[in-house]
Amino acid sequence: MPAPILSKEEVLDRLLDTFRDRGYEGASLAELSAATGLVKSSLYHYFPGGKADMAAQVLAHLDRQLATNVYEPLRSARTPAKKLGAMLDSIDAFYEGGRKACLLERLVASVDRTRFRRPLRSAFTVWMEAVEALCLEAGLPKTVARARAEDFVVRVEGALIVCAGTDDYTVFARTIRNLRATVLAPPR
Amino acid sequence: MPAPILSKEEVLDRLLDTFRDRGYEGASLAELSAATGLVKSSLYHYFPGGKADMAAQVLAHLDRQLATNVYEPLRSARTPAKKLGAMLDSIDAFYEGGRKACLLERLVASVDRTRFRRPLRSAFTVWMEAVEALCLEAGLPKTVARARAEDFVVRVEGALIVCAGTDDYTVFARTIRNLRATVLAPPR
DNA sequence: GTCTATAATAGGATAGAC
DNA sequence: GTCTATCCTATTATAGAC
Repeated sequence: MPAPILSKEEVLDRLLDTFRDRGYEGASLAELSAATGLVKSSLYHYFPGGKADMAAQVLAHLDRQLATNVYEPLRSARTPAKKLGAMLDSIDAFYEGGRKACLLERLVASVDRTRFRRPLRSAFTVWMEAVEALCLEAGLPKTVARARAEDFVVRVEGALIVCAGTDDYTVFARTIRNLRATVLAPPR
Repeated sequence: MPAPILSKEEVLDRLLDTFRDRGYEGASLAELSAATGLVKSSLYHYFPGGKADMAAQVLAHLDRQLATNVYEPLRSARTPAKKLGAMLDSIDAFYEGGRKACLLERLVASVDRTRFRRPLRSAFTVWMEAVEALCLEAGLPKTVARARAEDFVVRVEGALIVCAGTDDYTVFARTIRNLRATVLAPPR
């Protein structure tokens, strides 16, 4: 009985990468197998529900990663401005300056999207709430904070699409720079 | 020799719908066949290159549609503000208030994206240039006009993702309303 | 230009040995 | 927990009649 080659977390990391690169329908079991170094039936050991199960667990994995690598560190940052800066740095790194796609977007676009409905909705909501909290902490009124948070996520997702569509990754950099300068600015 | 049931344009309309709904990999030949009422081999008559050929021709079809239904009418509108309003109305209608996906996004996300690289880049560029022209006509400086045009497309694409991800289509309405109010506003 | 029929293959999934 | 081998179905694609 061979010991596991990769930890479950490492497997999830590789699957996350593959789903981001290829999309849900685009990622075949053959590719997912190659990415993890696990043969198909080994994947079914970890993920009895097959590909949909993989995507669901990858989504949960991403949730945990975001909680520990993005949302948690925000607490230790001192000012709202520093927190915003930290979040934008995380985002820029995670999406590699616009070169990597968003898993949420990939699953939203999948034919099985209804299967991931709840966790997707939750992931978007958590993200927007984190930005909203930042805005509130910076003293913005509730309605402004909500609107800014929504616009924040809209712009990050949109920038990823436009980058990939135009092969121009400066779009992402400009979007991040823009957000850095405007999200916490006083309402006009 | 039966006459064509649907005109080529009608066939392209149905295929466009299917690709928007299901995505590129998600749209199977069986679905594309059902959507058009044409059996698979009839589709190959119109599109010898198979699915990739269909998507490429659908993209060209969309280009023509946008030119005649969106970009051309802009010329007849009187003021930049009216032109902006007309474009946003077209966009709102075309995406059905955020309920319908963007073909460009779907193809950008496809595994065969490199195949559609040029036309996709061109479609995004034409769109941004139209908005930029509007901004220039409204008297905005060149750099501001470019930035606003880019942000315009980023926000429309992003709003579509967030709508689908949260099942909350008010995001799209707010985004459109926001654009209506801010795109041509004087720089701060 | 549309159809029926069929091929060829890739995809997802499972059984069972070690 | 990983593997080899296999299954089944969906998918893309083609041949050829009308």
